[in-house]
Amino acid sequence: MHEAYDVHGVEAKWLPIWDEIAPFRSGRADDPRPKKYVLDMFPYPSGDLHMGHAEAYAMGDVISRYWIQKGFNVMHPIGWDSFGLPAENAAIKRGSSPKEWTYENIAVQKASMRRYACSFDWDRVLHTSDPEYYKWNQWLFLELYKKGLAYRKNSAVNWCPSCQTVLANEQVVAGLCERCDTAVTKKKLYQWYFKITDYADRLLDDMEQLEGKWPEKVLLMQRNWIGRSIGAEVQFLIEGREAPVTVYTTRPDTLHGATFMVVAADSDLASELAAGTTSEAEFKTYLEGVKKESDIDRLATDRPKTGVFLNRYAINPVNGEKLPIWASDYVLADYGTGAIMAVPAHDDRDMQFAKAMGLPVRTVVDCEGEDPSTTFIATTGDGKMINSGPLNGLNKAEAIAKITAELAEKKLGKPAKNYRLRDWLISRQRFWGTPIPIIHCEKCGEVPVPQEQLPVELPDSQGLDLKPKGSSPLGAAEEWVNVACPQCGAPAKRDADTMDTFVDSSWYFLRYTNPDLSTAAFDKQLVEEWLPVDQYVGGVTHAILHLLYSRFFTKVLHDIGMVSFTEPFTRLLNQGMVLMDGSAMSKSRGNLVRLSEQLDTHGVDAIRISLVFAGPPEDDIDWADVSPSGSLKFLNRAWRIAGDVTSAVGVDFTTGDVGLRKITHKAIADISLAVETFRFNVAIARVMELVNGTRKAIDSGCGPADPAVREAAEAIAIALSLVAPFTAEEMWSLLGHKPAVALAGWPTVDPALLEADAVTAIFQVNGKIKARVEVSPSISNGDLEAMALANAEIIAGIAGAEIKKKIVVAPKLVNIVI
RNA sequence: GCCUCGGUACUCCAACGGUAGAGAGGGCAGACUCAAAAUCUGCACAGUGUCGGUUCGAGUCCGACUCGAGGCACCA
Repeated sequence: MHEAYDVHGVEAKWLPIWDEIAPFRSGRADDPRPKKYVLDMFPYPSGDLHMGHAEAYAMGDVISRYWIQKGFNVMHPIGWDSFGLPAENAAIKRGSSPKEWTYENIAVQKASMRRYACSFDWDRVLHTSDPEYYKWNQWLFLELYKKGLAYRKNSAVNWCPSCQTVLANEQVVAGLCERCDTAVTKKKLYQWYFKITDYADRLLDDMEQLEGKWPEKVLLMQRNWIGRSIGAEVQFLIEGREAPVTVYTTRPDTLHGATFMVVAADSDLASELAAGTTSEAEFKTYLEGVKKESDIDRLATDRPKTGVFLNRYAINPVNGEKLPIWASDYVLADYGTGAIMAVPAHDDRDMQFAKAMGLPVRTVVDCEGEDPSTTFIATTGDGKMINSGPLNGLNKAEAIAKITAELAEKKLGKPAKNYRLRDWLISRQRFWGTPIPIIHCEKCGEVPVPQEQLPVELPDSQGLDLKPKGSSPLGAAEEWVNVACPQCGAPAKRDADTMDTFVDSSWYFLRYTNPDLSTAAFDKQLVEEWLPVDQYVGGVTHAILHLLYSRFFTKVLHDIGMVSFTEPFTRLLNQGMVLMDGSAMSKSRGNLVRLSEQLDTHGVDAIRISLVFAGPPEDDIDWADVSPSGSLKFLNRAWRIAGDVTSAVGVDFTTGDVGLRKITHKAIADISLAVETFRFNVAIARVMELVNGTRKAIDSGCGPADPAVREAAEAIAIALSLVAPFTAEEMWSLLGHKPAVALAGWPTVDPALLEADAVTAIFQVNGKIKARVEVSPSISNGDLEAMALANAEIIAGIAGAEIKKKIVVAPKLVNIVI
């Protein structure tokens, strides 16, 4: 009788041995293997690892371990994204320091990762909260500053009243703070920005390189986020104002249909136009109301349009018509020029506004019978131009071309582009982040901290009040904040804000090539050798923020000659989330599944297999549908096979049972393909088949002594090493090999063994299956057709009718059409 | 409102335009056992969300609808 497979014993046995032989070290200079860089998104250290981490790292590990087996020198590093608000909030709550909390959690997570046995290279670890790391954040900031890509401006920013800090556009989700779900408000503040909009076109156009290599969904989300719109700027003269007002429109063809103009209520232009008119008081009241609106209010659907007539008029440049100017909150101050020409007939929002204010509607595009001026439903499609003077009769594209050219000629307009993307606001009024390396001097203004003074280290949080209060806690660190101006020596103050932690993660993948380098952010030579990342693995939650910022940084670094490539991540795999009973796990929902408990109960390998086998990697997993005990049962079956093998190490496989050998080689080929196409669940199913086939061969086939059984068992061990490292190593050892199975090498497939002895051909009449026949895989079309025509079922199916067509696809099918 | 992705047994999921079922969970029955667990063997359960089209042939391609998930959301 077999003894039971001792899951935890096996774990305890192999971990120290692996520590000793360190199979995943990738940094040896003389390593002859070709390089590959497999990267998992690094975790935030908020407590222990959870099921989501377990899934992500299991997926990344399959890829990493596969390429190692295929003979690559794989760099598979891990680190911690360890600056951020949760540490600060925890510190406030516990009365301790963010640093202490953070590094404690890192230790906990690191221990869990080691237990989980990922193929991480433990020689390459980084923490973004180490001064040795964030020094280079500061260096990068100053590089961007030198290039004019980091700048300060005073403008309305997203403000989270609960976190008491500003937020990037990307951190506002449906009007709520992504961290705490508080309704975000607007606040006018002087803040630091990175000029990502300068790179909008390249961020958009370079996505062509990623086509087919990144999930289509992510590319689409990035495209939408950048939101390039092509249109024209048109100048309108304003009565009683010297300078014209420029509007941006994507539909210059409808210029003759403009019946009014709208300016953003919160724009400077609106206030200026209202000043001194009889509407001024009304406008001011309206503006007060607009300022109080939260994003939530603004986002409410079916919100009635509101606005104030400013008692001013614009002149339509194409026909000289007087257009009333309104101020409204439905026009955004920070998009385009903050002013629009309103064409209610062909824009739904303008139509809503016209209806609410009783403004005229003039149809200028004939859209097949539907007339907006009578239906009061805007039409946005194509059609023949009407009521448009010289444009009449043209279609949309022709009209746009003609009017744009005319406006340009008369210097009344020009083609223009706009982006939904805004500059990246990076200042944060919090403590636990990278200090911004700028000193403010009354005489010299903004003065960059000289490079030799970097890093600007965070002071001890001891004695500082970290509670959110709207300004950085660093401002109160007297000794830290007060310095001499590096330029004139006069008393000056450090910038007390810290950087958005997304700055940290926008370049960390470069640092792994030498995380301990003290003379530069990264070693250019090593980066050229390893980068770009061949395979990036992480959650789709970062589809916009982190990936966009990293792409931006890479392009900036390319432009300053630091890297030769323009895209950081060649391939991207997004794994899904782990749910419980249909919803995200959380303590408050009471559906939290603890990873550590699962590992205790079922063992590391069973949990990893369960997560990988549950479905396609991109799909969410409902843990309620998963059976870790079933996975353990499978591992047991696999393990027993290794114990059953009685042939010696090194036996000649080619003398083994051909039937089993074919199963084995087909399995290896299928598993390779499945892994390379990210169908890990299918890969495991194929291993299961191989285990089942081998079991049968041992029990009722060629028997345990046959060399083919050893070949199969070794293939199982190697295949399992991608996802169940402990079981695989134990099998490998039972089979008489030395560790590590991770470096055993992927078995070579013999193409001759992939040919099946016989295949089932199907005979159809009019696409209906009439018969199935075993045939040779190399049968010719002619022979197969003859067989079919001689087949009794087929003859009966045809029943003497005239044969119109014969489709023959040897060796699979014959279809007779009558 | 706009855009994207997806609906296959009781459940999770496989199927180069060519036999719908690879794999697993769950269920039932049997073997082994004093019994249970483990193990082994066997069985049942769907015709692919709906309608239409293309094709010799459609789960697969196209169109519409429907349901579900996600993204964007007054971006002119």
